[in-house]
Amino acid sequence: MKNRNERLMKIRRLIGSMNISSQEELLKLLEKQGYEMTQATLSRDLKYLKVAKMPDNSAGYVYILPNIEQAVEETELANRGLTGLISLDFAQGMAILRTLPGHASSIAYTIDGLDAYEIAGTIAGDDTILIIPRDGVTRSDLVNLLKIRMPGLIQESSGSLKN
Amino acid sequence: MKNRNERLMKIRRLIGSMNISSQEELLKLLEKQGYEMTQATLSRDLKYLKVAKMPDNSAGYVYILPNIEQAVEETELANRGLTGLISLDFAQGMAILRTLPGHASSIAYTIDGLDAYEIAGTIAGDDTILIIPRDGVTRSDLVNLLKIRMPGLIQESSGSLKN
DNA sequence: ATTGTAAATGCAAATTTATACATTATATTT
DNA sequence: AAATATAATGTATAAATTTGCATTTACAAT
Repeated sequence: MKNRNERLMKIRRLIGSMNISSQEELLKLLEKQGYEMTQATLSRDLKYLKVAKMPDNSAGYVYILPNIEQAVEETELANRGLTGLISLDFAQGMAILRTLPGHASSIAYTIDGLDAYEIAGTIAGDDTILIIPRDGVTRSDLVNLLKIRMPGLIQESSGSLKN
Repeated sequence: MKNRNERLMKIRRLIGSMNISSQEELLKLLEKQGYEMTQATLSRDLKYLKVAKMPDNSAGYVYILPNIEQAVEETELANRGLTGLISLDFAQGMAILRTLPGHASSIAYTIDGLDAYEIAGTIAGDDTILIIPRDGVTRSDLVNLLKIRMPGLIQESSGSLKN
């Protein structure tokens, strides 16, 4: 359609420039600008534009334009692949594993099952596992162990810092 | 309410870790985790958490957590969920918080909500929270962080505190 | 011009989400 | 403890949004 792109741009501008909280409301604005359409089409337009609806203190709910937040969220999600493991960090000489909600204890159980000397013990919360290495076991010892015994699980490590 | 904070935390984590595209779907996940509630309450929770629903290529629509507005919400977070804190101690380079029975997870949730670099992770039991600082973060770094970000939590930088 | 094809749209129904109101639980004050 | 105020929740319903299907429009290829 000839007008579609123009309409999509108009929708973006409207959403970007004011607080709009329902499709009906937006529809009326568009009508005033000379665009005739139904709410169903608007729903599809918003989907196409990836416009999100978000709770807002003042207005109840407002439409917001997509931005980097979304990309961040999605890549973050994409990284969470296997068996519920999300990330691996090291701090205080220990390893901290983040998992999907509820997955911590089962993964910790698997790790316990390795029966590795290097690991003195594990503690699992709901989505976090703490691995406590034996005294004298270094971080790289632990990484090596996990690399060998649980291939594919290691992708990331923490940065160091002083504050 | 007793379970509310914990539930909010669970909701946040579920949304952050997987693609959820309707409240019904989320509701079922929560039920599996032992939370009984109606869709109406969930709708209110999502509004409170400022969770947005956004079109997504793969899943149709997905809920996403607020990011930038979080700064605003952080203060909000910091101002709630602090009741029940009993003491703060340091050992083995880590902080150990004692709370009233059952309060650990909600307070840990608040701390997680700070999303502070200094904190590598937390693990909450029933009445104990372990805060694992990142390497290089000193005890006073941690105390300062908590003083600034969670005013009212810390009265004195040593040993226990009153509440 | 006619035919074929894909995109765009409307309509109506289904689905999903929000909320008014009543009730219950929790906290605060006296 | 009792009374009062606040906050949280469920129920039922309204409001808002999405979608299957049919129809129309735009456009390309005969």
